[in-house]
Amino acid sequence: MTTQDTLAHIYNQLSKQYGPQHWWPGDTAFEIAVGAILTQNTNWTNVEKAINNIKHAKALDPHRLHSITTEELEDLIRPAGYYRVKTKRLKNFLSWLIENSDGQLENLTSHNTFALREDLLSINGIGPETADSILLYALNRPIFVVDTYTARMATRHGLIEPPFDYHELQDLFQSNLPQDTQLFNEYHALIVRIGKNFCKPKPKCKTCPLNKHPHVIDCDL
DNA sequence: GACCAGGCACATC
DNA sequence: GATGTGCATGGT
Repeated sequence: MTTQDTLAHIYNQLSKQYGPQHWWPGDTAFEIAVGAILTQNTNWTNVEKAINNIKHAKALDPHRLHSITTEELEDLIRPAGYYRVKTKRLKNFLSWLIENSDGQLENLTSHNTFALREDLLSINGIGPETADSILLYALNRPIFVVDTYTARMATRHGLIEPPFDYHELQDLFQSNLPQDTQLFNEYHALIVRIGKNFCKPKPKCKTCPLNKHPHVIDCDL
């Protein structure tokens, strides 16, 4: 089975079993971008609390969020954890957004995807996964988002041999799948969905060889 | 009470 | 260049 076939097979199986994931949860591009920063190494339910706090404060707006004090913002996003660093990261992003597009992500639609990616990566606190999440889910660019679950899945299916870095893994997916924004959207969402259940070794799972290399498709504990 | 969750930057060697 | 560490809350 070629890499292309394997990636297509995994996607088809996951899609059949779990259906559309309706990602990203969020009503606007701006909300998605804020969520992308807040969810760094953090459970989404905690992020939801933080976003709800921002909404209730009527501050889910680039200029409003930029203008509130550090202490106020820290207080609003506290449930998402790492609230001090994330406040700095949000402020950095907001400064960039206001500087580059008057606070409107929609104003960036004419920008080249890779230039935009480099721009996002230049912001302190925006790394590859956060930048790619914004590009894919807020700006609808055909960029594959890679995370720790993706790394586990790809390794355990023998699709890539460690050590590898973010971009090697990303290239694996982007080179072996159609460059389709909606496909990339669903695929990453499905990997995150399944990652919670299957990607960690489960002691009781008989299907996992040596309980060390559970497969996404086969292991259904 | 330990462990985990949709990373990232920075210090140190 | 590789490896280690701080950041923090809330659910299981």
